[in-house]
Amino acid sequence: MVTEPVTESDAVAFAQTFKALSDPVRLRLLSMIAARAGQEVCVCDLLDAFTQTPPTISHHLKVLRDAGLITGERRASWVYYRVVPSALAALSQLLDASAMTATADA
Amino acid sequence: MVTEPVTESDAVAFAQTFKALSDPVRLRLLSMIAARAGQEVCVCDLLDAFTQTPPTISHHLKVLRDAGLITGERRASWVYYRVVPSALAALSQLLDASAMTATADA
DNA sequence: CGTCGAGTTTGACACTCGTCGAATCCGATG
DNA sequence: CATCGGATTCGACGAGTGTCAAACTCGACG
Repeated sequence: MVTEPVTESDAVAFAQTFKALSDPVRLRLLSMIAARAGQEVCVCDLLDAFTQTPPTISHHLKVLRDAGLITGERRASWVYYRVVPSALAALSQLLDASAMTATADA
Repeated sequence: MVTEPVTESDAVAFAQTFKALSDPVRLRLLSMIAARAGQEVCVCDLLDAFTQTPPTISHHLKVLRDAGLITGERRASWVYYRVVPSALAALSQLLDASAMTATADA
């Protein structure tokens, strides 16, 4: 069992990704996109679930995109989004490893 | 396989916790505390690893405490911190479930 | 009981972030 | 090519955040 204290540069990278998840709107957006497994989701479908205006939703989608958590593709008049499973898995593993290490005896 | 779109109130709660992880200093603090499995860590041990001043580190520890990610206990002149594994595990499971759901076929 | 050291709280400041309205871009369709 | 609708970008404003210096709290120790 390795007791890894996370390097400073890794911390910066992970923190940026977690920051993308630190907003309720973004968390719900990601969840809604993830919930449609193979299907793709267009922005117009997402808008209905929020009170925020289109520019705000678009801003949040951009934050998620810049964080590498989702990808967007334009087809015809609509933009479709998908999640990047590996990105979520990486975060999950970091938290799980920390939880395990902390639980283990000295 | 349940395709869960996460309720709005859950999103608020999770977002608050992720916000606590959205700073490199806090991420390293948590990691350093988690790395000392059974042992407890006093603030004086943590301070050496950072350029930030004691008030700043103390502030970050409070954020992690308020988020329920760590607990602190004062003994004699020193305060010792421990992580709360279940809190980390909950976040890990959320991300893992989303990654799995997104990977699964429609 | 006075002092010292570990840690936290307070107050202030620069900076970032979420939000919206207005303007813009980009395909499609007439 | 003019127009329309979906989506994004721009500009601005109020709220929140990270940081530090200074002041404070709490045990311990002489």
